[in-house]
Amino acid sequence: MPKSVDPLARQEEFITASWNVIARVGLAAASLRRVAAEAGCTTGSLTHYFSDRQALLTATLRQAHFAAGKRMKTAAQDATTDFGRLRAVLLESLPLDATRLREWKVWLCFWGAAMNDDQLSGEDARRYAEWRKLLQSLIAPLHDDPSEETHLLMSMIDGLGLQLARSRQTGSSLMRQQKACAAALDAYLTRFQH
Amino acid sequence: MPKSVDPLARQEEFITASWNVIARVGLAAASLRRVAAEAGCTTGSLTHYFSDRQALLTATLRQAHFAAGKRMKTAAQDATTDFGRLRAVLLESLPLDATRLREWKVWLCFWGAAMNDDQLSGEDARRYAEWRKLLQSLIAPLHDDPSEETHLLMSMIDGLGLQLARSRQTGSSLMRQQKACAAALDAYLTRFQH
DNA sequence: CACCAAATATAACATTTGTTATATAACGGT
DNA sequence: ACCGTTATATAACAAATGTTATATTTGGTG
Repeated sequence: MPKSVDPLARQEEFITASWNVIARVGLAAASLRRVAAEAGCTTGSLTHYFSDRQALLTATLRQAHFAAGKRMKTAAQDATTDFGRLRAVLLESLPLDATRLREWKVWLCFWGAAMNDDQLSGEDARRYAEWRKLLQSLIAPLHDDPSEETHLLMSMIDGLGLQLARSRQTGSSLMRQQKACAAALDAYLTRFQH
Repeated sequence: MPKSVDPLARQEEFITASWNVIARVGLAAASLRRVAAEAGCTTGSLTHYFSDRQALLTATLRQAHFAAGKRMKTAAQDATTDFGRLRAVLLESLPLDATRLREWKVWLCFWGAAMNDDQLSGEDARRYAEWRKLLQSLIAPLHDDPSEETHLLMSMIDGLGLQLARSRQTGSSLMRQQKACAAALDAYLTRFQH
């Protein structure tokens, strides 16, 4: 009887449209009209699947977190040794290519917005706890006091990623900076192994 | 002939008003009207001292950077040993009390906005370079390869500060987290000394 | 084919915003 | 006491936005 559309797939279309708009013009300028235009339709369709702008943005952040989490887990599976697993996940988490750099930049926008939005802040906190859990499970077989090591390592990753996300470099000098961050991580990990 | 007002002092009034508004309602909601109201006047006066909203925000960020930089330098002066100087500056840079936590949260808002604003991004980059220079000068007497150590240490500070800024904890559990960050820094510094 | 519900489009509305222009008030010098 | 300049207030405007309500299209089903 009704028109046949997969609502979940349609939602995901809008979510990726939202993601692309945010990456291009920022979170503040990501209006419903712009997102709808990016998705190739009007706001009528958009509001049919998301009650609010906030609902759309929260869903966008959640989806990004989900995708990143999945990537982390596959990165962990590909490695063989305990240390290799940890290193693979850490390298996967850094913004070492264009896609992940874009991802970090969008996250940075969301973090700023989360300062005054309980929904975004909650979504962020949930993701942060998951990320810590994963990391701690990878560190556990390598260290006696995994709790503090996880704390330090997470901070290091956040700091390195933040530096790249905030960087204004482009092209080859950006690539150099990315390589320097990967090298810095390895330097830290060397020290990490005692 | 004219009315006697110190323009620079007046600008600073608006800047602190802007700062307070951003801290309270976020950068996106920091409209000219709200800032003017916070300063106890109307937009007419505000636009008399700042041509644009962008000019106001950029000045606000610059002023915050300047104040933080000054704080760092006085923190450095109070210490006696090389290591003590470094440690004092690092501790001063972390959001270990309410004021600095608020500062970090506002910075986080600005970083998000800087993703799509060249002026803010430029101001941010300038401040970042200064901060690196200061840190490197403090590390130089302590380490053979100050460049990489500075890189790692800056990332660690950014990561620790970011964690506290994003935290939703309040009251005593926030204080615990702040103490944990200070302790983590010391743990890192211990390892840092070889 | 005709019908009906879901999907989409269109339109309207009240707010808010940055910006600009204009009017008023305040104060120092003559 | 008056005048001119600066500071501040008021007002107006167009643009954009989130939200809501109302058409209109679409496609499967009886």
